[in-house]
Amino acid sequence: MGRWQPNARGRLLKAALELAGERGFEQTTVAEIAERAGLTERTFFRHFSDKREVLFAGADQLKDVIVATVAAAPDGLAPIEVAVAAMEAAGAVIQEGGDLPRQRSAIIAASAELQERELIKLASLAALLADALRRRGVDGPAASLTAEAAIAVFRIAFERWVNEPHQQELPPFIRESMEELKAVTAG
Amino acid sequence: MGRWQPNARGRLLKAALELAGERGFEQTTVAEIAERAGLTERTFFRHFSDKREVLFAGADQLKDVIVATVAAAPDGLAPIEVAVAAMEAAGAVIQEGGDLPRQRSAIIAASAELQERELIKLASLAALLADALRRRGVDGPAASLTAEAAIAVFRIAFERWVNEPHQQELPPFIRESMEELKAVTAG
DNA sequence: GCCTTGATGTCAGTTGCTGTCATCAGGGTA
DNA sequence: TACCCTGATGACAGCAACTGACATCAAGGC
Repeated sequence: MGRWQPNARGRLLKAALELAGERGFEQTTVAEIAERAGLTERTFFRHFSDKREVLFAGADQLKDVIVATVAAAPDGLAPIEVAVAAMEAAGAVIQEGGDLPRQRSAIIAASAELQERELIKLASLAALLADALRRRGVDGPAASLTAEAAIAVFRIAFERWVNEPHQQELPPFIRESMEELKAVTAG
Repeated sequence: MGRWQPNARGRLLKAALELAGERGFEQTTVAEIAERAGLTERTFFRHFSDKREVLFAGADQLKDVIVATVAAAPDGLAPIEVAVAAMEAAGAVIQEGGDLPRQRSAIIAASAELQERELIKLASLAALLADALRRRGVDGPAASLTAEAAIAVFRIAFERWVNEPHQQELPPFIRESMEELKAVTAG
């Protein structure tokens, strides 16, 4: 057995979710999170670059899914369809998290600074998606617009899904929002 | 003549722009900004709720323009057209700032924390725009999607405009990006 | 001439975050 | 067995963002 308890990151995440859920993220200090995890503040910052990052630990996984989905899309599929397929794939991964996405979402919705972090994470996903589309030969500005539109669709679909009382599938919400965007931009 | 020099806010903004332009926003302390403006750190925080806000002081003006443009749009105009008209009106206001928008944009582009703040400001504009559309009878989710799409169009148009060497008009960039979004979502 | 008001200064304190050095179990090597 | 070496952690000092509480003092009204 090691000198330290295993899974320090996971314990820090668990402690952060608990405390932020109980009294709010901004009313929770890093020292408190670390203490509940049986660690020190300094160790928290060795695992997460700043206080907010603890709630965005799994974001790298989404990047991989998006890139892989775009790369695997059949040639000739319209860029917007490729992009929305990537969002559906990301949505499928997210809903595998069980209660965690909804729990995280509630905590983020209650904190302005966490919303800022969420937005920049989504913006970086949009940039990633735009790059992936350009690699398929999509024109620069069109790739950016397609990616931003797809992320907007995802955002609104996720928000609707989170507020659904029952455990439903996320991808259909994305598909539905996409159709709605098409209808709206055709007007 | 008053006890204090006039226009404390303006002096703080000027000092912040100068220092952030010289050595970067994060390498500039609030105490330094205040000192250059002939004030103290505490007074800075009386004028701006946090360090970053000094660069987003004029945002309220955009809100008014957006709301007014939506309210003044003729009945029967398609929601997406109303939204893009609001973006064009906002763009017209922005370009009245002369060099300032480009200067601000360069500083923001060099700082991750400022980008976060910019994104949440744009998100709040999107929410505002969506509300204004709902007041015209647009369906809830459709209003959100329309607003998000319009903001995405604005973002990309602004980015393209900023990188243009010559002083050109901003609204045509918005119109052009809108047409491109329509083309892309029709695919 | 007094009093209220509002913008500012002063100062102490909390919290996020960083740099630096110490600690100590496990694993490899002589 | 004895010796390092590594990697995760702790301890501690320090900076900068922000806040609360109280003091100051010119301007303007009474």
